[in-house]
Amino acid sequence: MDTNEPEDDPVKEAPVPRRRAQGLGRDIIIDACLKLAGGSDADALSFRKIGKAIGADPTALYRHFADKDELLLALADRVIAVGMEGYVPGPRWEESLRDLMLRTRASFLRYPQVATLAALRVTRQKGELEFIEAMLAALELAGFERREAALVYRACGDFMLAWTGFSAGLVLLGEQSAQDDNAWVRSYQDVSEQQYPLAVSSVALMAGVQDEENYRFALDLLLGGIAARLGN
Amino acid sequence: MDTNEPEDDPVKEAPVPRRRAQGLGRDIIIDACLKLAGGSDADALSFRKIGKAIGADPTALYRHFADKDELLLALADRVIAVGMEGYVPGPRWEESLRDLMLRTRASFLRYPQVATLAALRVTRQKGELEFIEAMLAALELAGFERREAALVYRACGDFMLAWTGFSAGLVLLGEQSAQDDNAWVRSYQDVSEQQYPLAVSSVALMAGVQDEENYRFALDLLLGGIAARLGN
DNA sequence: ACCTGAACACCGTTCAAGT
DNA sequence: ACCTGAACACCGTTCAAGT
Repeated sequence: MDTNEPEDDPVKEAPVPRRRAQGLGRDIIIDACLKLAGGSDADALSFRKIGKAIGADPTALYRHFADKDELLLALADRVIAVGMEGYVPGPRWEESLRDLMLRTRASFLRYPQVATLAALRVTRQKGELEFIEAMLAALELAGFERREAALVYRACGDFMLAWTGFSAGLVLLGEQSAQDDNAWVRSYQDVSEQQYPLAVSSVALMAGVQDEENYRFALDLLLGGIAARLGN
Repeated sequence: MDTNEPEDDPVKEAPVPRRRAQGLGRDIIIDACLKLAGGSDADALSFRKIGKAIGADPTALYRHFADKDELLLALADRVIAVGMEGYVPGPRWEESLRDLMLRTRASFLRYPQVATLAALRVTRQKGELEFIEAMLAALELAGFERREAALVYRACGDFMLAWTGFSAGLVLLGEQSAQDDNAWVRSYQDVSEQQYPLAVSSVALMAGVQDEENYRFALDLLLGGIAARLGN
């Protein structure tokens, strides 16, 4: 618990803002980073660029975070926490699960640099705790007992995180290197139709699927599988 | 180019291996890269390290690949192709889908550096074509018509690729930065049980789930959802 | 106590030069 | 025709030095 940890000392040593006029602090840095992220610059979160953004030497960051990894975890947790704002569990567990797995993804995709770098990490902080608690509550409502709920949570959580990291990578790739759908279709014009009849005849259909609708489609399949599992 | 070979050869200008004694060529480079990948070195695939491995200057690679991206796509396609070796479609479509989504993942995870860097790319080459053709054949066998099959293919393919990239990232993170399960459990000892009762009481269960079983569990949920979709 | 700035060991990539 | 090696513009990180 690195965020707002309750201090043991009774007197509560004051923050001593003496040198805090232009001083930093974790939250100021996190705010600046999230302002930097979101653009199309794939490595907007380098220490040198962050340093420029906060008007301090890049290495000043080491005064507040042990290393880049710790900074990224803090960013990821804040992104999750922001995504949880305004969440209210509904009466139907499927809707709650779906809501949680869409809103957290959406929040990450607003900061794709954070998503690519930290989506595979467990932050073990406030935002993640709220997300987990809400997911488990929905699964309990669905009728899963504890062990089963833990399994399903892991499947859903990692499904969402993995796919979101994947999507963020696509966003940051951008137009680069002919990743676009047209290039996919075009490159299949030289492919032997005898050898790969299904692939060739379906390439336009496959390429036409956008990532966001694809995620929602897969998510609904997954939720359908969970519901089916409850059935028996 | 005068060679030692008989001249004026009218038929099929020979490959002329004159300067090919230590010469390179794409396949030699790809073989060397796959030998380099697989270890625990997260950036084993830097141009400098590849250059050392093939006994050539790092920049010699630019003679055979336009840039690193093109090299990675070639590597990824080879990894997919290797994964497809020995695949035979079975009579049951669910089993074929499952097989394809396990063997391709397994092949990628043998070369985690390739998986993290290229799992989100469409290679548009031989290995990927074989994979797509086999997947679509299984879905046709299941009874999906073309448009539906394309949708389900995209969901399954990206599910597998996204999660595999995620898993490869975990592998390369390794023991680093306390990503391990024990750290997760330990860090929850300070968490308020009143505020997050479900999360705290389930952390050991959640942390105990290994990535590979988690993937298989989610995969079965997904396949279950696909089967349910066919039902109506 | 906090920040600076040079330095270190790395990246991918370019380009004039070698043979 | 193919390869080399210095150079460029970047990384994250360390550490002695400033105030």
